[in-house]
Amino acid sequence: MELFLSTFENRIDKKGRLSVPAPFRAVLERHRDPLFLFKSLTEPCLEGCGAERIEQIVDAIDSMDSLSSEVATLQTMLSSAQEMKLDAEGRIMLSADFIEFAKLDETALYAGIGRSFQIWLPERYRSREADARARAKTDGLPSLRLGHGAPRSVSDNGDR
Amino acid sequence: MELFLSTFENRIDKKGRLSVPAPFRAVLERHRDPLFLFKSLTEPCLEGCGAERIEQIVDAIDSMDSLSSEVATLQTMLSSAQEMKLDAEGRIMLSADFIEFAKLDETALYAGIGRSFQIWLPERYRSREADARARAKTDGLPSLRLGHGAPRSVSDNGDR
DNA sequence: GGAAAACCCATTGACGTCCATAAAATCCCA
DNA sequence: TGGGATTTTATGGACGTCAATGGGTTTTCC
Repeated sequence: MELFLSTFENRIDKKGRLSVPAPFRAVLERHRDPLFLFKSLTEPCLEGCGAERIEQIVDAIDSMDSLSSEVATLQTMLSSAQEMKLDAEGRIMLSADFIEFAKLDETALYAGIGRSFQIWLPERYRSREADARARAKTDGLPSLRLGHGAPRSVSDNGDR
Repeated sequence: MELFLSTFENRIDKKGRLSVPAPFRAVLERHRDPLFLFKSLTEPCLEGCGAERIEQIVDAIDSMDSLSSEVATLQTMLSSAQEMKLDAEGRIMLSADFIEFAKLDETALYAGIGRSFQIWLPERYRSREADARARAKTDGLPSLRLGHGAPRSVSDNGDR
C-alpha cells in the first residue's frame, strides 16, 4: 500500500509507548522515511508525516519575511515536531507534552488521511466524524475534482 | 537528523551552565560546526546556529547596499554573536548579557525551528506559542506547496 | 590571592534495547 | 474447504546505557 488509510485503535502503555499500525509502518519503510509527529495547529490531535514535508516547511520559512506572523505559525509547527524512533517492536514513545495536547489516555486512534495520518483520542475522533457526516448531509458534498492535474482539495484529506 | 526540531527544557545551574540538547549537539557535530548564539532582532530570546548560517548573513550583507538600514540591522545581529564553547558534558556558559536579554532565570527552553533554534524563558515561549495557535485558528494556515506542485494547505489534514 | 572559568567525577532518572507472552492473522496441506 | 500450524502483531516487563545535572578540584587570568 502506498497511502495511509483506514483507522486503527491501539493501547498506550504505562510508559507512554504506542504501537504504530503495521500497514503504516509498511508505508514508511517503503519510502525509507523517518516518522515525524507534531501538534496540529487547529485541532486537538497529533499529525504524522515524513521528512519531506518538514523540509518544505523549513524552506518556506527561509523564503518568507521573517517578521511575518505566518513565519511564527510555521515555526510553531517545527518546534512541536519530533522525530519518532521506532523500537524493535514498531512502537513510538509519546512525550508527556504530546499526550497532554491530544488529551490521550489509554488508547489512541490512528486515522489515515492519505499522505499523512492523525492520532486522536478515540471518542473525540468519533464525534468529529459524526459531525462531518452530518454536515455532508445538510451542506452537500464539496465538489471533487479527480483525475489529472486538477487542484486537490478534498480527495487527499480526510473528512472535514 | 539534519535539522533543529522540537523543544527541550533544561536547567541553568548556579554556575550559569546550560546543557545543549543532545540532538542539537548531534546536528552541530555532523556539520563539524561550532555553535554561535546571538540576540534575536525581533523577540526577547537568543538564537543559536552553526557557522554556515553566520556566513550566510555575512554574505547577505556583502550583497546589499551598505548604506541601507537593513544592513545596519543585520550588523547588530552579528555584533551580538558569540561563539560558544561546550564543556565535556555538552554545556555552555551564558554571559550575563545574554541572560539579561532573554530574561532567563532557572530554566531555559530550546525551540528548534529548522536551520536554527531559539532559547526562551519557558513561560514567555508558551504564551507566544498560544498566540500563534490562536492566530492559526482564526486566520487559517499559511499556504504551502506540498507534494508535486499541487496546491494544498499546510497540514493537509482537512481540519478547518 | 581571589574570582571566574575549565576540567573531572558521581548520581539519577529517562529512554532505548532486549526478552517474554498472548492474540490475531496467515499459511498450508490434507 | 476446513482446521491445525506458523508467523506476525500488539502488549507488557526487565535491564542497561546515556543524557542531564550537580558538586568538587584544578587552572587561568586579573
